[in-house]
Amino acid sequence: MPFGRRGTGKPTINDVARLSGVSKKTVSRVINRSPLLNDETRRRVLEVISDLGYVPNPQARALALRTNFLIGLIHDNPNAQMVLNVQQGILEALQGTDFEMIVRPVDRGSAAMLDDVRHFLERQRLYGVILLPPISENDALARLCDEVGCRYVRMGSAELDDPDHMVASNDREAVRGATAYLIEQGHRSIGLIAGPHGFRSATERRQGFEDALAEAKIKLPRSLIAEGNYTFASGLAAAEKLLDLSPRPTAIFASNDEMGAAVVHAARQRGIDVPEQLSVIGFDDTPISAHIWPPLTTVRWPIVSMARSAALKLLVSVGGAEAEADVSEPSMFLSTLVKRASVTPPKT
Amino acid sequence: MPFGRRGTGKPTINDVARLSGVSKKTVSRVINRSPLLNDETRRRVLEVISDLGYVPNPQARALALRTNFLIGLIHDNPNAQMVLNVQQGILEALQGTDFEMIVRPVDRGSAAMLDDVRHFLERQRLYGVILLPPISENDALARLCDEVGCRYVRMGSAELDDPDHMVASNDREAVRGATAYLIEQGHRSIGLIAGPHGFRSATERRQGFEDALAEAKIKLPRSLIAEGNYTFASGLAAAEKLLDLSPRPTAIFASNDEMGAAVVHAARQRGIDVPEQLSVIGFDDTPISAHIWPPLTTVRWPIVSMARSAALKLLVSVGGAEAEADVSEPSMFLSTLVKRASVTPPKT
DNA sequence: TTGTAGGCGTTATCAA
DNA sequence: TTGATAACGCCTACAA
Repeated sequence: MPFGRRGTGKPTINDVARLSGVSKKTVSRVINRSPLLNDETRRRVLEVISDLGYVPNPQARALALRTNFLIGLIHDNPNAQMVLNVQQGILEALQGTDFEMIVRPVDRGSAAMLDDVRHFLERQRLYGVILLPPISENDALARLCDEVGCRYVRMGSAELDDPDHMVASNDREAVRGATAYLIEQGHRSIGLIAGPHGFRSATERRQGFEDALAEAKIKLPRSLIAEGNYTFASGLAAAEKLLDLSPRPTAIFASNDEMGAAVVHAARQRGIDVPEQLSVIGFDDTPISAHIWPPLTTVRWPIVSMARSAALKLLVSVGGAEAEADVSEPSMFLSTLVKRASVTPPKT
Repeated sequence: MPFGRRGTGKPTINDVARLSGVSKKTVSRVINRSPLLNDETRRRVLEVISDLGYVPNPQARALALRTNFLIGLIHDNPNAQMVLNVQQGILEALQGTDFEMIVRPVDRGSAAMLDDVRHFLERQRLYGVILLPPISENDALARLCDEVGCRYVRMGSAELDDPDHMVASNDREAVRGATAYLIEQGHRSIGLIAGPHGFRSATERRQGFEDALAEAKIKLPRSLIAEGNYTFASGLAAAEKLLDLSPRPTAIFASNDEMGAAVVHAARQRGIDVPEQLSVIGFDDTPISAHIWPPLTTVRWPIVSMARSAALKLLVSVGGAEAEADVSEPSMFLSTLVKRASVTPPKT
């Protein structure tokens, strides 16, 4: 009779202990890979565990350890595709571990946001959380995680924190390169659709854009800068503003693909051919950039890898610990330019 | 001194019991809204709870109740936008409850899939799960949920289960309507890009398409049917096949927006104007349908509402129970045609 | 290297 | 209507 009570339940640590003739604690040590354990004992216990198909109960562990085996994803819905890519990366990292992913959208803007998150973290006792931009840029949020004793990793477009708590891309440099490419092609009048005020990514990308123009000694009239909020609709409005200019810019850099797609859309709407009469570059390399016509030149943001890395940073020190200490996860990722049909030299 | 031990911890049920001069069990009754409770006692306990800011510990509850306060989303990544919309719907339903959402992608195709899911459900002891298509169409999976005692709701394109375990849309009828619209416009040679073999949604949509043609007594040569797997790339290949036909169809119905966008893309690539020379209809009303040029006529699938409803079905009977018994969630949702610029009467 | 006793914070049983 | 006591399944101290 392998099980303690009713046949309904799955085997517990007690069953394992009894059948292998050791104490619960010893079984616990095996489960948690305690170093001080007789090899023979360990082997015997592992055998019983395998025979029984025993799996430790996560709820009980959570209660005893005061921490759940869950990784949280906290975000403020920056962009659908991005959230999904991040989830994919996290799940790849969690694959094969005991961890699961729990998703928690929050409302930046809401005054109660910090309290909500604190409440959430204190209640759920997550093992760690991953913070997505733009909310990851909020320092108070990071401090909050520290306060409640929850590991965290922030994702962002620039160095936001120390390497253990951050995974970033080099947006500024990437956009500088993309803009330089437009200049190389011969463009001199280049419009910018900036991201929303207050977003670090928006600032970084804008600075990269300005860096490139400054290097080429091209001056940038304010009229060539329009602001969007990373949505298609806002990109449309910004694009219309730029396309109404006279003379019209021969190229536009949009701070993300949604807005880049909107530029193409707006151009077509008023009979402006892309790329013959207007070159366009986006940012993110989301599916839409490859699916519209013409396919959009864009900056590939290695978001899936970043998310995977962020999750791995959280998990380091889980099983046995020191082994992976020196194989530390990178905290800086490079974005690269993806050249597609939406850019050509200007025709004038 | 409100707390039992170290100041580090949050108040527990013991603190509440002591301060309100009742037993733990009574406090527990208050928390769980037990009906047999003296009003005065309840009031006093609630007051202490509120004063202390006491919140029950979910880990302890999970252990004692043998069920977590988590709703799982199990999917096989049918489509990025869809997964995200579903998450949004679920989270809307969970808003303000004690429940959180946990996301679990699985690998249909993998022989170990069912075992994986069983393992997952048995370990995590979820309160309930929501199954997304196409994996929701797998009856063995539904039976599995029953076996391990986990509530479930399946989402799909047709009635897959009894109303308590299902939320469905009427794809067949919706596609019949969309196709009839093409016929009304004068189209007689209409191509179909079907969904992948073995998907219920693919079958339903195809049948709706055939229903409309049959009603109008238009016969459908096999050459006008191409099959894709709901991805942009597969849509491209299917579109090329149809556009190479001679005579070329004057309209194409694609079984989802990704493939519809691919039709537009392929047409542009070979200089075929949409909608002047080719009308296109998609399905889903995902963002891309509105963002490409021309905007795609499509079928709006109320996926967010469906997901919200699915989650609510799971939660029914949680707090107090009977109250909401008659306000039962709908299990059938209607899709509607969204007319945009990608359809015009044929020019010949 | 291993075991014993007790705790984690809640709910269930059953008697009062 | 309420309370004492024992689960739930695991882990930490401390002792051996």
